[in-house]
Amino acid sequence: MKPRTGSGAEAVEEKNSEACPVVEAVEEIGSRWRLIILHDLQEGEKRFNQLEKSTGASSSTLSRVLDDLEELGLVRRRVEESPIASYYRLTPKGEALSPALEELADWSEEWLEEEV
Amino acid sequence: MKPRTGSGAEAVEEKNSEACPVVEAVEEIGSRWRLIILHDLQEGEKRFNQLEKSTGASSSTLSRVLDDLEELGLVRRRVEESPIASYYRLTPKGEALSPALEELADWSEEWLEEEV
DNA sequence: CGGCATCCCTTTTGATACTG
DNA sequence: CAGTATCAAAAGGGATGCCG
Repeated sequence: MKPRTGSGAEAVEEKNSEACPVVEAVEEIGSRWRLIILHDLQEGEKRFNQLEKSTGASSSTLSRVLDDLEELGLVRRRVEESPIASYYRLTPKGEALSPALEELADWSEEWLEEEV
Repeated sequence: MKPRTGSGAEAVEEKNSEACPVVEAVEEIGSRWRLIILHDLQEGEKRFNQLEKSTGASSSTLSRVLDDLEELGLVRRRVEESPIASYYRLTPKGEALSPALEELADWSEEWLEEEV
């Protein structure tokens, strides 16, 4: 979504967007760590290194993804001063993904774990 | 799923797999075209070039993704002889994703389209 | 502890061209 | 029509190191 390097690959996203809402959703949250972190935060507010441990993401990845998620309005950062610390939690928009993630979890349990 | 030569991502995958079904789901279907094609096929059986048009994927991409999806047991190919043609449709496993995709669509409509 | 920068590898996608 | 092959590029991700 965001080119880390300077050059431009702008404006080529219009074609599918109109027809299919799923496509738009996929554009926003359709990557391994985005989904995983989003899912992890459904449990509630967490700190940076809590996420590092619970998700297994590297700090650089976590940093980038959290940044993206914040920009997309899915996650919100809160900085505490007294015991200096950062907290991340879902916005309503992020929380609203819960049903979708649950469905995904259900599907996974039915088709990937127990070979029912 | 696929061999990662070189860097060590193996341990991470194991770690998350146990704890989180969502992660496993993401591993299987978590890419733009996988999701899009899966969603497109929820409508029913389609032909190669129908998919090309409706999804906007290039033929090479479509070919590869369809191939992957077939290997994963999410999609099934059927070749017709009389009017020579190939048809793709979802397997039960693929159809079972429908609720998840719908939830995703709902979310998208609520949070991405109408800026309520 | 939280997090950015850099470098580099892998995966995914695309463009293009070429077959049965 | 349905694909495959190739080549190239974008995006995702990880390792490491540095910094407040």
